[in-house]
Amino acid sequence: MTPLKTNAARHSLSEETYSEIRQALITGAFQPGQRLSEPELALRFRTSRSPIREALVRLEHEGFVERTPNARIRVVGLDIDDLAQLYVLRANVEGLAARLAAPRLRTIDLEHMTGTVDEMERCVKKRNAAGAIAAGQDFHDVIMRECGNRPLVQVLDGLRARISRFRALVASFSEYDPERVSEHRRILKALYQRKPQAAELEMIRHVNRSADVLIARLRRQPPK
Amino acid sequence: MTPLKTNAARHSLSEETYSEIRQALITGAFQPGQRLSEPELALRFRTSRSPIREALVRLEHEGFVERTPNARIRVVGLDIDDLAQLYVLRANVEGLAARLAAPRLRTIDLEHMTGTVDEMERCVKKRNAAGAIAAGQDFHDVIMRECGNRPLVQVLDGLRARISRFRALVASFSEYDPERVSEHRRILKALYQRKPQAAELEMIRHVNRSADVLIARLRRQPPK
DNA sequence: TACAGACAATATGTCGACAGATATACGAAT
DNA sequence: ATTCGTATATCTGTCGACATATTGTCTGTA
Repeated sequence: MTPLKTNAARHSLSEETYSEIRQALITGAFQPGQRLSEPELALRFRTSRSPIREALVRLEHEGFVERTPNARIRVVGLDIDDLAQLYVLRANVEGLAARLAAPRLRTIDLEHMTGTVDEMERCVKKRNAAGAIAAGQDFHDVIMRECGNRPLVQVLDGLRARISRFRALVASFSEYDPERVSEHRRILKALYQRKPQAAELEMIRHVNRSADVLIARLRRQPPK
Repeated sequence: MTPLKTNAARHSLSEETYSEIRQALITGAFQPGQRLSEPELALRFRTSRSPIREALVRLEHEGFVERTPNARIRVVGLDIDDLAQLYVLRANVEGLAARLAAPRLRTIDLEHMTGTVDEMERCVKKRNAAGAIAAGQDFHDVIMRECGNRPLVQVLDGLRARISRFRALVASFSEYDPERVSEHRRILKALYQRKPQAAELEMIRHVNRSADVLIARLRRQPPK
């Protein structure tokens, strides 16, 4: 047997395999609809079934995998209607996050966000989709983190992760659209002016636009 | 050993113990801050640690229990600031639920909801707090179920459950306040008129009022 | 060739066991 | 009596084992 990792490791095997499987689900390494088996996963991640099992319980709860009528595990399929529902909820919740963050964001946060928007603009000009996406996530991360509402963070984080799975389906991405950049600027402007209502409104609009673009894109190029 | 329950049971031991522990947490049978140990729970629920473990993983994710720095399990404490955060998020999300449900509710749903409000009014007159609370939950259940957004249902259900734990702290309850009844009537009116915006607004107001009342009550009679 | 049924392979749910780590209890020394 | 150090008890994380259920395959027959 392997030298038995000590359980004092800050992150247990459970945690690690959870993160890794989650990442594989988000990036699409595990395909939608794919069957997963515990022994197989245990083999792949060099553990026994116990940590795998706990990871799967969490992932099921988060909506990444589901159990078939006969208890088998399957990667949740990517249905466009589900995506629409996720976005409806996200728009509302992230709008709230922006409203809550407006009076709380420090100057350093706002400056950092300005940087992300500038970076995004540069990436768009250079047709660097990956960079634009990363900058956009950074922008949204700041608002989420600084909204000061822990339950909200947990919910929003889960929603964004689930939506990311759909993004992974389309290779070249809509973030090319310069319109996304101006939307970020409008949100940022409202935050600078400490106008919670305006920030919320602009955020809702922005998320809804992103939803429209991604959904339209997926309808043109249906999942598989 | 016991006759080993077949795993064809529609609900596994994991599911059952999960539900039971969750209920115990909501009702306060397991006190806030209390330490829980897996062997102890296994004994109490007549299982091995495996089902207990899976139940705890889920409950941790839902914010009912937490792990101390040294991996021990503890029932999450009831902090009023946390309650306020939960309510802020709930108001927004349940407002959205009302907006989404407005065009979808069938006549039978609306009639049922009218019944719950009438029942609530009767209970208030008779000082029957438990009945009033049950009727109120029924009312909110309908809106949640019929909003047609699955991720929202999951989120809202979790938020309501977590908030219920705080309610369990105060014996005689604010649902006595006839104002709660009129708020429900206003929401219902907006739904009857198929006015999503109005339904959302009234719902948000209602949830915020409920929050104010419960929080004020808890501040007067601080948790333990 | 198509189909039905038996058999083998494999999956999940649950259990007990063990190692390492932490908390607790207890006794000794001041 | 109090405090410190050690021994004990208990907990968590992980593993392999087993019973039951399901799936897939292979063979025999129409």
